Amino acid sequence: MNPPDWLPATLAAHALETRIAKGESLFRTSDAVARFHFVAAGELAAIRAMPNGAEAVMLTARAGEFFAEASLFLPRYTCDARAVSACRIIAWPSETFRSAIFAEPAAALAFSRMLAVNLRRQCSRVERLRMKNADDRILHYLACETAPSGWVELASSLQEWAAELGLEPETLYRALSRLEAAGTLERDRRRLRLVGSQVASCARPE
Amino acid sequence: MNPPDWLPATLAAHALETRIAKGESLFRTSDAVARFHFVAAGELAAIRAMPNGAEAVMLTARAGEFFAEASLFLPRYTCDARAVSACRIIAWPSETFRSAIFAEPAAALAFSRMLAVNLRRQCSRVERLRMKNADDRILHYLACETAPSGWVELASSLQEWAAELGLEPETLYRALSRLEAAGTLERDRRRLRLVGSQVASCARPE
DNA sequence: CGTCGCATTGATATCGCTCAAATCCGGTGG
DNA sequence: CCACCGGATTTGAGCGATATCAATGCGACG
Repeated sequence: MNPPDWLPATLAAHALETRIAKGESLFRTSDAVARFHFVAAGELAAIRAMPNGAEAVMLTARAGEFFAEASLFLPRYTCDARAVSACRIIAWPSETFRSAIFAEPAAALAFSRMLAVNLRRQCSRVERLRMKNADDRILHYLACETAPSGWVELASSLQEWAAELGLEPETLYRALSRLEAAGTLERDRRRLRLVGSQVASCARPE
Repeated sequence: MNPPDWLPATLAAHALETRIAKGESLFRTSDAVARFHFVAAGELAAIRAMPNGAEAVMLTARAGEFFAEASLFLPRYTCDARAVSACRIIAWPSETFRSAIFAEPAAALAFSRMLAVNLRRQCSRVERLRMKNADDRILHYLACETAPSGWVELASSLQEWAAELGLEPETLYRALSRLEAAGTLERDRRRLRLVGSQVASCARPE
């Protein structure tokens, strides 16, 4: 997975490639921010140590995503970066990347657009995960992801979808059969469709 | 709550103020995007209608936030904007706002920084809401929000904090007393502190 | 003083998690 | 082509955590 094509051409000369093994760290809390990172392969997590010794995952980036965009605007890291799986990382010196991006309005706009689109996605996830029951989360996901055709084609396994929804796989399987039996949705393999004229189960009466 | 001071001065002349009552709509799905909005007061939600007639909240913006940043880059709205509470909205013509922001590198940078910071916050929320039990969500929140002093000062009521955590207020009250009794945290009113050297309850063994 | 909203505690129901077992499915090698 | 294997999917049973309903205390405010 390569960096987006809207990056200023001048950046290519400054790109640095790194590979890190699963569990290894790319940087640690309080390190000065030296580079801006793109995850070309694998999955990278930002992990914060808590006063009581526990660890909390702050965010993760998967292949094709920038990692910790906010670090581009901060002097020091406030968490560790650790590989969830073996990673291939492409990095640029932070200041070089920032200057290059904001010197070229088209690139600045594309970068902002990417941030805005990611932000919208995360907002939807938050709203979805706030819902307390499995059915509502499923219906919310379908509402967000349904193509104009009316169908949703799952890119991954049901297992991974369950993780995305904050559910255990068994819970998802059961909820899907229940919704199908109730006539709320139709399913064929990994294709799903909400059936119209059903009673709203996810509505907020207020 | 006023728009950020890093907005290009030229935008002030184009600002339009609107007030809408609770439940009223600012725009609707498939409307052409004409303006970019800032919530000066109140709370505004983006709501998507689902094929089955139910509604799903996609995102919300509160006083002091821009609303639906991604709309700045899209031709049409894909959801309705509805006031959760009475709102005062400041808006600029989309194209005017976009040109002004990206014509001035400092403003483009500030805008991107804001998006990146918001994105990081939402990522943390997602990770937190993915956790299955109340204690872990509370500890995760404290890990994210603890000031250098070691204390967290809650800005709002416990009720609102419960909503932020995706819990019912009663659950939060109970979990807090439990954690306090266990010596994991100290609490005084709305000031909270994690106590060190406690057994990790939120750790991911893996 | 009365009211209202927040905080707290109790009792109960419900839903999702967990452990377990069976089945399905795609890929592999004989 | 078929037997076999590992992972995903499905279904079952039971438990535990959270939501829900209810009652009370408490503090701010008019």
